[in-house]
Amino acid sequence: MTGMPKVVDHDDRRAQLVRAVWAVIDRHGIEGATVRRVAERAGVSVGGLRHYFDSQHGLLRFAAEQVAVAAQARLARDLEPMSSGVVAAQGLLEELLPLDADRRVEADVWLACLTRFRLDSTWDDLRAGAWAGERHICRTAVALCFGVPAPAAIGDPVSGELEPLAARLHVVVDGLTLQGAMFADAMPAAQVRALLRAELDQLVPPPV
Amino acid sequence: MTGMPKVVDHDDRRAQLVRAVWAVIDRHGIEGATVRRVAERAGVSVGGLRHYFDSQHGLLRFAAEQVAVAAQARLARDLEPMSSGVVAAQGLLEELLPLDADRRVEADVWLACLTRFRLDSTWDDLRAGAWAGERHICRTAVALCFGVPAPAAIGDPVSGELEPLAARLHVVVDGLTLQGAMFADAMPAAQVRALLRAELDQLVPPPV
DNA sequence: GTCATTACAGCACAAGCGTGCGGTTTCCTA
DNA sequence: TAGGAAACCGCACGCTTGTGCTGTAATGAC
Repeated sequence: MTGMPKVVDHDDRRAQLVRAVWAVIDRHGIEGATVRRVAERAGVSVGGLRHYFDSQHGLLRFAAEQVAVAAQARLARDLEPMSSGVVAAQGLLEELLPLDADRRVEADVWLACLTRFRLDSTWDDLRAGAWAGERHICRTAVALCFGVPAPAAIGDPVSGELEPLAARLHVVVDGLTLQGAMFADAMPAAQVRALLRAELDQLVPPPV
Repeated sequence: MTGMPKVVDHDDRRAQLVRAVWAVIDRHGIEGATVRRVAERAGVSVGGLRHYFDSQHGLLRFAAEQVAVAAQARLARDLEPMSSGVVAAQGLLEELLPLDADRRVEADVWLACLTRFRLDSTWDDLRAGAWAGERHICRTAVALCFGVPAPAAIGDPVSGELEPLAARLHVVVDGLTLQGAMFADAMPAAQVRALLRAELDQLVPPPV
């Protein structure tokens, strides 16, 4: 092998630069996420930024993908204890909701990219994948509530009559995301949590 | 009174130009809604457009406001027959959802403006007004379902224990709007309608 | 030490943007 | 029929944008 310069991991650096993208979108919106501003926020030059992302489109694309990666990492951590019940389902779904600063930024970035690249067909796979992944989480949450086995892979439905409940929960989660992100004054984190809890409580069969 | 030229109603012309804004946002997104493109779509010059809107910001602002105006016009028309029940509530709420081409454009424009001007404090009143108006519609829908008197003014809660149902319905409506607008493939109009209907059916007390 | 290779800097360029502004057409009033 | 205001045009300006490109510093292999 030939000579290798600078001891910098390429992927780590990209992930680090994406944090700058998130910060800029959080403060200046997606239309303010220019290559210059991102480079300035990251402490590098535009040329330095371009060394890791050959286009602004690729930069924003990767920034959006990393939102999904971050959420999946949290979800996997939550799923590890293998607990069940409404509380476990609530904990799972809360990872997707803008309940603290970090998750609010992620929701803002995701919603911004979703609207900005709404007509871009090169985002179709990411859009579809995110939707399917979110649906999978909702199915898993419903399964946790009812104590039935969770779906094995993304795309698999939950057992029997529980599938409509997952679809409905999916709508509620998206509604809470939108309202929590866009109308934080009228819909603070505590109320988002309360509404999700009410939804899950209503899901399980009444104790008669 | 002095001389008056051209027989053109100022407000009508503004509303007409806003249609061009909607069409451009529908086809090119909010970042593609440049004054030049809107002017071209409307068949006027940039100077002619600027005669009615002295800034792009004011143009987009008015375009967003007209979305609310259009929705309110439809809602007032639906509310006139003074019917009640789940079907009436469904008809009311469907006016807010992207179920056909017109309403889909309105939802896209609204969501685009919502994310674009998320950090713009001059949009606070419009944001808050739209949220309160939507909540009012949800309260009215709940009142229709239960046969109780609808709230008189925006901001008034519905009677007694029905208020949480309105908040929950509001979340569902926003979730359906987001999914219907952004994930039209996975969430076609028929399914949006079905999910709304299921939500309203579950709202009313079970017939034992 | 030498050198290939990578990391990064920063200028240059064309394109597109919002907007200011002076000119032209049009039509009602007096 | 003259006058004047409104409707509309379109050029020009300054600015920002994404991106191509060349130059420079740094590092590890040989």
